[in-house]
Amino acid sequence: MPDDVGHEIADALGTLLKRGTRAHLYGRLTEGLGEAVDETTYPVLSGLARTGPCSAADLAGEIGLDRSGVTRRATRLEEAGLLRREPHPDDRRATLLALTETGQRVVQTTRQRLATLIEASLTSWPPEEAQSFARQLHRFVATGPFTES
Amino acid sequence: MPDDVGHEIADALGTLLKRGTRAHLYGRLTEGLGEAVDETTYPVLSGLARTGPCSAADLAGEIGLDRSGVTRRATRLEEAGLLRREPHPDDRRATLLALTETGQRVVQTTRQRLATLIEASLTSWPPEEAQSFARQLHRFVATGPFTES
DNA sequence: CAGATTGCGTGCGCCGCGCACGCTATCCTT
DNA sequence: AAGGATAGCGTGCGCGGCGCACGCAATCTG
Repeated sequence: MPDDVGHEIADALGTLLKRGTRAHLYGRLTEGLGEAVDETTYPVLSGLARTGPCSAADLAGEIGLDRSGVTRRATRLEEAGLLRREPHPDDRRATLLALTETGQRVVQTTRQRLATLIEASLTSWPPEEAQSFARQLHRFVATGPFTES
Repeated sequence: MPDDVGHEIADALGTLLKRGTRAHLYGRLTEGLGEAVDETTYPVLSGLARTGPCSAADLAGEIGLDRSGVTRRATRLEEAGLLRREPHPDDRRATLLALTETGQRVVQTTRQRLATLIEASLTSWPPEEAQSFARQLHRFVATGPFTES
């Protein structure tokens, strides 16, 4: 492998992981979706859509946040009607966090917005090149030094 | 272009931009390089290496941070001997931030560490595939919805 | 049935960050 | 040439997010 491949990818990751890009991007995705949906509550919605109904502790591990933070954000989203707390059927201590219908629609909207943004920046790419790039990026992220612990 | 390309890239970006990955990665890169070098001061060093000697305000724009934050981090790095404040030759108001020899070595170390980490996760890739992926990633990041403003 | 454990919500303290002020040096206008 | 306007810098201050730890309720265990 050429020696500058690592450095070239490093540069790209540098601008990608640059401070503010996450807030900037998530801000665009959640724009106009209500007061409760912003760049801080978005990971809760998105993660909950991935995992399905689960406890706050599990969701905390999923999105890399403390359990207390998830609880607070979940409360905000619950008041906005995007998320529902339902008692665990078998354990009356536990409460499951689950998306409401509206919550699922919001997640779907943000996901579609992100996909549209991405595809918009790939319009000039040859289709099969975009396809292979998507697969390679997916694989790279999965096997890279990013999946912590 | 297939419809799921955007969604596949979106998933990858999700895990990449996940909260904590930056701190985790930068923490690994700066491990054992002294008290002053951590995931918060790393962008200052790295950005200063990119731009060359410049003012705190310019560097702030470069790394997406407020001018005051850059000043504080610069002070920490200056006390550690990694960074030097030198008066602007033409304007006696301005102070230029510049890396010292040690600072440049530290940046070089972290950059090499990152490149090594990346290349380590690409060992099983065919060389020309890694090469094309690097170029595509670079292009994607440059033209994507990440370069704010 | 009583102590230990687990899950949850919340009060508290810490720290990063942006805003705004004061100070000094430079520019501009007359 | 001189004084007001402006730019650059450092710093005090307040806000907000986040992790820790406590208290309470429910469950497990011997």
